[in-house]
Amino acid sequence: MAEQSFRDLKRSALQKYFNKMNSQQKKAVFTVNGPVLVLAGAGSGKTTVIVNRIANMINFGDAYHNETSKASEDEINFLSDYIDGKTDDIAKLKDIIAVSPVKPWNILAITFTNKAAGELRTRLSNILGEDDAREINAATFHSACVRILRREIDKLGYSNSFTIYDSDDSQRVIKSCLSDLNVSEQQFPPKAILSSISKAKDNMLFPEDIEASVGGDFRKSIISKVYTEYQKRLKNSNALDFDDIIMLTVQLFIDFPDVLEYYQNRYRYILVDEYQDTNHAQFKLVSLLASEHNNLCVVGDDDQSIYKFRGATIENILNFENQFENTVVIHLEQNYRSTQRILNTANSIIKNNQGRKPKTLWTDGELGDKTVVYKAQDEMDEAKFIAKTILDNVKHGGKFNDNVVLYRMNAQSNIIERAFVQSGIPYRVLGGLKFFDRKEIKDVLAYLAVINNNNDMLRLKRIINEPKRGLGESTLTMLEEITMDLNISPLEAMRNAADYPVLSKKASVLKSLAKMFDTLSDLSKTLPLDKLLDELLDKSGYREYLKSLGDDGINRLENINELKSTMISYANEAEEPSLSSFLEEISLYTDVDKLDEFVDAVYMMTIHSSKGLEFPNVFVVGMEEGIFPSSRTFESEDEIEEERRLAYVAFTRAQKRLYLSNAAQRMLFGTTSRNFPSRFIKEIEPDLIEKIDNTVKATTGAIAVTTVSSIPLQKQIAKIKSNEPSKQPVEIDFAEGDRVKHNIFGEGTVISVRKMANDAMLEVDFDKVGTKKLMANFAKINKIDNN
DNA sequence: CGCACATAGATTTTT
DNA sequence: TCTATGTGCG
Repeated sequence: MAEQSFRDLKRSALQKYFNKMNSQQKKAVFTVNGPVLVLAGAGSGKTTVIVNRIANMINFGDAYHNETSKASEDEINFLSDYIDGKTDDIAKLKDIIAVSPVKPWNILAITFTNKAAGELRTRLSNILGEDDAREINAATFHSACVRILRREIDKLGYSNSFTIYDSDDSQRVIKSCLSDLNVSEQQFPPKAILSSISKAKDNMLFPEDIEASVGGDFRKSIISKVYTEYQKRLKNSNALDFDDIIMLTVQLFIDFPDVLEYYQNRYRYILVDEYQDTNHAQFKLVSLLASEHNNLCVVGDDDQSIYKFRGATIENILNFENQFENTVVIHLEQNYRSTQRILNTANSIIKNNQGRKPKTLWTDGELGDKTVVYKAQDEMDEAKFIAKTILDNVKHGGKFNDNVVLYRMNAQSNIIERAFVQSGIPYRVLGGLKFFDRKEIKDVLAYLAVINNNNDMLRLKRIINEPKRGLGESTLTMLEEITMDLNISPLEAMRNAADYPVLSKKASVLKSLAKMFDTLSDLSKTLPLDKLLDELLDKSGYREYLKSLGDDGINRLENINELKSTMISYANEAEEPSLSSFLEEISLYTDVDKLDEFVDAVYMMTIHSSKGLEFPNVFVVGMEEGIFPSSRTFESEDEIEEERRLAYVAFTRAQKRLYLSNAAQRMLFGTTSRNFPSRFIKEIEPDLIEKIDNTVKATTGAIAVTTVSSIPLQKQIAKIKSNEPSKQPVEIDFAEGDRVKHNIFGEGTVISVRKMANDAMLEVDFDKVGTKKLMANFAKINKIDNN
């Protein structure tokens, strides 16, 4: 009897502890052991579930389901008191009910982006406290694998100090392979080859596997040859591409069971977010790791799988229950984001997909407005409509950043930008040229890569003649040949350039360049990173060179300064800052998190990059057959389904209002075409829609004047910028004495503010960790309101 | 070697 | 239509 009531009390206490969650969410939180599949619809509080589940594991272990424990009268009284709200002594609660609580370091939580990993860490830290949170390995697939490979990769014949090539680096290697193998780039575009290789690696196929499957296929035989050569070169340069990071970790686990066993015991509890986006190699990785303890929880939404083209296999989530015996499946269908009408709109289209697990999002909240479907005369009219509607929304008390414009492809942003420029609407375009893709940033990073690793031929090639040093194609080829033939580092060859007749003409330049790298390599051991960067810019002449470029050069120098800020905040936050670890962090970093809640501007982005975000008002433009769905997907039902999921993702970003638009006539890539309205519009139940047809007015003569200036966008922007009194300084409103909160360091008081470039260096006395210097714009730091 | 001009190619891209 | 690349000349 006592046991029975203890179990019920224990459960009630846990229910109370997690009382902010709905019953399905709680089910996910309490199911700690064994395989768990959480099908988390859009806006269903997925991250909250993940965070609370981990908190439950660490605080209470398997308390909810465990049947064996018993309790004293005293303890039973305490539980009753806790449930009645008479006490909130959590430490005592843990003491009484916890059953084999999980050690934080036994948990591996995998996400897809660094941003998601960072958010997860912050939220874990808030709920569990920093000490426990720090011990949890919350990382991306790639960074988790890199950590493993740094320790173990020598077993696969690589050196542990390998470098990581980004897709740009990879493409350069491919191009150089193609030219050496005499394969024409026209016939075999490097991009296509690279994606074939990537696909192979996603499926754990090594060059020899591809070679074995060539048969009589000419195309395949070429790909196989290039793949073999490409992989050879990567290995010679001791480099891994993004796909290698996963593939080689899996291979390591397959080849070395003792290594696998070590990590199985290390990570007894595994959690994977966005599981619908995993590829085969990632599936393999996770199943190997989980196969001993079988505590694998995956969270995802098959309806939001939109990365098939990148190798994601939706089957991973659809088949999870078959692959892992006794899986507990939990559906999260209550939505906390959108109005019921928006959810109905989304539901009404997604139910047309065959390959999905049936589910229906619902909300407790309001019904909301109907979805507006605007039929424009052409793309300018569409853009004007959006601009006008946003201005309207703002006039009625909204903010610009309540609005987002989503499109199928980046090329569609241009015309809307123009309309915004003309209407004076502030906007930000996400995507496009990324910060770390800028030439000057890549150049500087290439310098640093060579300083860090003298063997990095690829990076050396990039900057050997940047700024111009008279070292051209021919010198480079010679240098590379000598390096390969004699198996020495390129710097070694450069130091002794005079000894090689083919290099003798350029010997002095090469020698002094080698000397410069030697000096910088030495300095790198003692100097802080930002100082090293300064030295590098001066000694290499790169700063001089940029200055000589005029305005554009100044701009680029500013970008380099931004990199410097990154270095400073890295140095502040890293436990053991070093050049190599900085480069590693950078190599796995992309700037998806440029979205800044504090800038009041309309955001524009592709639907793909909007996944995971939410906005009050969402505009989805170009809802036309041929554009969305893209004409390239017409033939295959599978691909149409992926487009439909994309539409579902787009619609479910909206909290309050959803606007869909299409144009009767549209100019794209220089040619005008007439597209039918998207099938996805037709799939929406008619009574969910409010139609506005601007093409009708046009035929009756009342033509809305919708001229959008034909001056090229960049010039228009430049003109507006030059009219501005000064380049708008980034708003830095930190002052001495302000209370601030930082993601990692917690709360503190600003003790000094020093303005720099377009940023400010803050010195903050943190309550817990003491004084730190941070860059205002780069560090994730916010002011706390005093009222 | 460096610049001016021509030309292809243009879904989507968490690392 | 735009823009990132490649080629040919000075």
